[in-house]
Amino acid sequence: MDITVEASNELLRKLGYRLTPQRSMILHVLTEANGHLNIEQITKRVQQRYPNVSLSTVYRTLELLKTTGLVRESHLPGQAPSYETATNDTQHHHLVCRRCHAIQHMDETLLGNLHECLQEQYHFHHLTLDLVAVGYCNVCWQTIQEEQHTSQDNSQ
Amino acid sequence: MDITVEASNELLRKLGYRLTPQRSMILHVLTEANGHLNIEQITKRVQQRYPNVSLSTVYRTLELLKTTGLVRESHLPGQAPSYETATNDTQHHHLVCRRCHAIQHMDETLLGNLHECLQEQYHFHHLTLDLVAVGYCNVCWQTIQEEQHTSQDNSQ
DNA sequence: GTTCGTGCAAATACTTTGCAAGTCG
DNA sequence: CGACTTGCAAAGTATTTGCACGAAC
Repeated sequence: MDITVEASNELLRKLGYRLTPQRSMILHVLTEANGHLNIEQITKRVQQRYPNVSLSTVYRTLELLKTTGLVRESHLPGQAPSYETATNDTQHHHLVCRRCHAIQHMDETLLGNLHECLQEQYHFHHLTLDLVAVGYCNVCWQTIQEEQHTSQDNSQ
Repeated sequence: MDITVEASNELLRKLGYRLTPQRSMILHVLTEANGHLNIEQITKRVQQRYPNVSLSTVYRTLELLKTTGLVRESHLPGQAPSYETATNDTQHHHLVCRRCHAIQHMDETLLGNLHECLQEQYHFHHLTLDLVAVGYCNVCWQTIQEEQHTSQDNSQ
């Protein structure tokens, strides 16, 4: 897995950015986590190795990594923005319950060849997709139905 | 179009929430805008009619409308979070350039029957989808290619 | 009349910035 | 060495909260 960190390091340099321990460490943490981490989590993990890496560096680095396409950012309802490496081939897309905020990953294959279609049709390059489906999970849905009945009963 | 505001008003009440002028006005503004508005824009428009509606009310109301599913929130890179009514049948999904932040709407039909698949497969109700595709637009892509050549030239 | 919602101001959280000192290439 | 990065502290934004008053049902 460190191969990808090194590849990323290379890419950073190619793009004319310097390779600093902080940047490399942040990439490492994200790669290792293999999932979404928020700013706070990233900072904590980085500081275990380099205790005085500052929050602003984490912000600045994530900004940089976002614009180079090395990391992606996602916003799930009820959650702080989170980050993961763009190369992670783990599941990215989520269903979130509007009410209890339960999160479920979704089957990537449902998207079909959307990715390729978009690249071709709109001439965008290095696309990464982020799909968030918000709705009521089954449990909350039942609860809501019941509450509605209750309030109707009360009003009669 | 006010039909939808009234329908929303009804729904709010059914769910046991009170119907206040502020809430109704915010729904009205969102319905009329027929597109994404951020908190600041919403507040300004609401205040044209009711000058002393407070920012906190706008925050609180949007929170409420989100959890009832009447409005959806989206986060585009480089933009403040924005809101629109969930019933708007306008285009929701976006391609964003990682570099210049240009935004392009995408053809909904590319998604196929994803919506239905998700509802069936995961038993979620009242789903709304929010897809963000981030990549480099053609213009920025060319620019980046050139920059890379330049830096390679320099290093030789 | 009660309960819920609002406005205001203050508190909190989040993110960005200026600048001197340090580091990468 | 020179340009780019960082850490720190401070500034700037954004969002949330407590509470007394007012409004909806």
